[in-house]
Amino acid sequence: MDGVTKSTAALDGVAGQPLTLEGALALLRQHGDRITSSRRFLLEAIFESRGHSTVEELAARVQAKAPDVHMSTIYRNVEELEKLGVLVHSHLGHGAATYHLAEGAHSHFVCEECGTAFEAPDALFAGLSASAREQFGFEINPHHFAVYGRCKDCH
Amino acid sequence: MDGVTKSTAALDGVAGQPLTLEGALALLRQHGDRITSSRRFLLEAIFESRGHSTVEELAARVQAKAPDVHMSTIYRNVEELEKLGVLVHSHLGHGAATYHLAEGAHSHFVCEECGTAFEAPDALFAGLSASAREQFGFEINPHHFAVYGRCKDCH
DNA sequence: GGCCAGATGCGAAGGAGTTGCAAGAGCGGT
DNA sequence: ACCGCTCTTGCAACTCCTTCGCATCTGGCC
Repeated sequence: MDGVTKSTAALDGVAGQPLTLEGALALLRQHGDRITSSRRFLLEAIFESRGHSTVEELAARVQAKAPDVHMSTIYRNVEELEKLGVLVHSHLGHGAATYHLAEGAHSHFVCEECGTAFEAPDALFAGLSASAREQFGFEINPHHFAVYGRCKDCH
Repeated sequence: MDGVTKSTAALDGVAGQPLTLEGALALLRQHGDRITSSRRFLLEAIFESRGHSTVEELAARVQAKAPDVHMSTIYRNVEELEKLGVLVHSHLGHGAATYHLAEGAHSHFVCEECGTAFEAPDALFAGLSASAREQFGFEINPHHFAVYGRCKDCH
């Protein structure tokens, strides 16, 4: 559906540099989207909290500065930012999705016992990735859904 | 119904041999649970439809025979059957969970574009499984959540 | 047949996310 | 500085999947 798979290319006019708040705003502008204060606050919230945040957490941060920003606005904006390639979300379990900057994308292991989530190096998925591709023509995206299991403390 | 080639006593389910409807009923009884008609119908539905079924699909089958069986009863019973080790459920995406017999447990690939889900041989996960264990003491369970990606038709 | 814990039907509640709509606000043009 | 077009927002209502509370019913042991 998107011919814009390399959507971040534009901001990398500064060539491969980490995305900044200004860069994200530029991306929005350049895409014909408007720079509203909700968007600015949302981006601030995201850049402040490098790591995973649920929509609820982001909303809390945004609302600390602009109490009237509604959840649905946050939802609509994370969606937009995801289309632009600024954010990605992943599902760590049964609860709400978590969002983080696209450039820090990574996989997760989640313990089905204690719920602890931790990052899993992409390298671990190389083998699975290769055989899925060879045997099924299936290109795995290990980031979107976490891999469940039991952590060393919950055996 | 597939050939019950082996001579099977009623309690087979206990030992991890192919589970029959009777075996499942025996398991229930033996666990102090009562054999109600909803449970019987539910088990019939599950054994009839070898494969994945959502709670809704199971409910439809059950209700074809006993219209008054309520969704909440199905939910409570799949939960019970899962505790007994008869069923497992997995999440194939954002929608409802799917249930199937525990003994046929397997992993899934789900295309994030077209939604198609297909079974993934456990062998593909051997490498990931080993390195997760070695490097993190994490024992993956690839069955519970599907692995997302793009199928060969959606590249 | 009777008793009682366990199971059921029903509706209501819950969490997460989406949507329709009218009012509000960027921003390019003048 | 001002217009106006269009994109955004706030809000409430709604969806989907699942769980709960509770009064009623019933399976299975005596």
